[in-house]
Amino acid sequence: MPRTEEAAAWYSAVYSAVQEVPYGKVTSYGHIATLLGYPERPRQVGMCLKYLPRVEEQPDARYNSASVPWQRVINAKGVISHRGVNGAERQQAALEEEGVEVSRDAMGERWIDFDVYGWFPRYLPSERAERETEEAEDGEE
DNA sequence: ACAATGACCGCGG
DNA sequence: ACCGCGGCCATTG
Repeated sequence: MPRTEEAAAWYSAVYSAVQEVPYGKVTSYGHIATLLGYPERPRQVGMCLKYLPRVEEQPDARYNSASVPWQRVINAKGVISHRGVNGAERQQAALEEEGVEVSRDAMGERWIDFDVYGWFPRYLPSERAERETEEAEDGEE
């Protein structure tokens, strides 16, 4: 459990943001951090997920491995980060369960082919404005 | 109390 | 294209 109020608030913010990643879609730690207004904290996003309680241990917790789709968060390179024993392997299984295709590269890394802004339909206000402008321009041509 | 350690990332060289 | 480095901060040793 987080020690300070601030930390607790951060954990909740991260968990609730991750809950918005749609089924079958994938996003990155950095994108979650950016959405929350702290683009320099992707690492802390990973930390929150690391400490996400498992549903077996805390079935009634607001945030646990069943209510928060932790498996939909990967790193900015598009690769499932390794951790612990079989961590990446379990994440791959969870993703494949929902139809996400996971490949292996020459180094054995588990990567997912995703389009940086195609996977998660939520943007920072500034990004949203840019996209809408671009789309409007495309429409005029 | 202090130092090391991460489910990370973008920028330079 | 491939490191290395600094920023980040709760947790752990």
